[in-house]
Amino acid sequence: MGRPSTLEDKRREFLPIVAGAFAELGYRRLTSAELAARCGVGENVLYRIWPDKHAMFLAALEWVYLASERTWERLLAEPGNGESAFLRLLSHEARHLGEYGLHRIVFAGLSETDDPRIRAALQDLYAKFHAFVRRQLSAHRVAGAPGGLDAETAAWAIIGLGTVANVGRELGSIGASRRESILWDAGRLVAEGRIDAEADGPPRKKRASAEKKRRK
Amino acid sequence: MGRPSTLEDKRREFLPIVAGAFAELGYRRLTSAELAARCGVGENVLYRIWPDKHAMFLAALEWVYLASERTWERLLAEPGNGESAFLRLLSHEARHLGEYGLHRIVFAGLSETDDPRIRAALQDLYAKFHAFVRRQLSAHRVAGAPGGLDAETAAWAIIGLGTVANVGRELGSIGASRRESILWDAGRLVAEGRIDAEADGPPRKKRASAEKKRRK
DNA sequence: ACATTGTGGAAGTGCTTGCTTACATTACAA
DNA sequence: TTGTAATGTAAGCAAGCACTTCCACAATGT
Repeated sequence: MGRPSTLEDKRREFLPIVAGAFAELGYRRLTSAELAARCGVGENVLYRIWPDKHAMFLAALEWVYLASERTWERLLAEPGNGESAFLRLLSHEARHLGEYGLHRIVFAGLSETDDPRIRAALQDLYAKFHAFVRRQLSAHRVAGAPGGLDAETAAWAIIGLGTVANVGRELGSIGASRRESILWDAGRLVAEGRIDAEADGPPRKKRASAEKKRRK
Repeated sequence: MGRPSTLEDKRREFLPIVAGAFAELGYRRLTSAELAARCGVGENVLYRIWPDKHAMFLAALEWVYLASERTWERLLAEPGNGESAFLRLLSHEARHLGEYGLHRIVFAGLSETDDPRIRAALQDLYAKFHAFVRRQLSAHRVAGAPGGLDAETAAWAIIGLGTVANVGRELGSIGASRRESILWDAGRLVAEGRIDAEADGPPRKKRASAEKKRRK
């Protein structure tokens, strides 16, 4: 009886928009009016889907992490022509950094760490992120790579490298080639525990013509 | 003629309070009323010193960086018993991380990057921070250390290590010993380009009793 | 004394913002 | 058709905010 609810459809439809908006503006600066406008509906519609703004942010946080992870998983599933999955991931991130705005949302959240829900969500996100990196790192090492640092530490260190690279890009303080060096050179060093003199750059895709990527 | 102004004195008196408040609450959550209360004056007094809230934040940003730098300079001036200044700095940071809330203010600022003044201030801050680390790193290397990564990259990488360590501490996701490992083990690896098997921890001050530090 | 200039407290102002309400409309089941 | 429940629009509300104004008072120079 009555009209069937479409809220679940809308939630799925709006999530990427919501996540993008939070990533772009941060928590405080994104108003519910602006968010509703971006979704093309009235504010009350959003409030029918989520109880309050915090919930919208949490949903965005979760979504953006899952989106990133999905990208990585897809990347790892690709046929790795000789290279370890870990190195492929590293070289990918060295070039396409933070496509989904993960770090931006995280930074926004870090200014709201007094809210226990947001705090818990961030802890969870970092735990999953760290576990993911660590898992890839271990697999990489088992596959024959040396490995100097203890894996737990190395995984955190690699997350740190990604973070500076993102901040540096955001501020325009670190150029593309430098970012690549930070992720690839320092990343391999941290992962493998030594400098590999022979290879001096992340392996490019076949044709170097794929340079012009979408940069919004 | 008239009463002599004490605004400059007040500015100096309030700066640490202002910086601490921004570090604790972030930009948006710190209201002018709260800030005035912490300084023990009315809001209008603050607005006589700085034209608006942005200016207060910028002043805090600058102050907190200078305070950090002063600490480091003092540390470097200490008699280095054999150890390079760089390693002393690293081991110090491995234990007393972000005492002045530098990273917290930076994160708060990163959510306001649309404001050109704040953006410029952050760029400047990072540039100075990076230059400082790089300078210490170069001095360390000249002093006989090997050095694998190019210094520019290594300096950014070290800043990245400090950043994760701070975030991890903030969220309670990374314990003290792990943070130490991230800064000291990974830090040395990045700085020197190889694992040093013999030393497996930052040199402690004489007595290990100095463990119980103020943790607010 | 007196004019002048700075000081601190409290109340006020206009705007923004998260969130709600009211309502006319639409899509379904019976 | 008819009853029911979900929908989109627009307006509204109370709280919070950055920032200002007002004013009695306290230091100074002459």
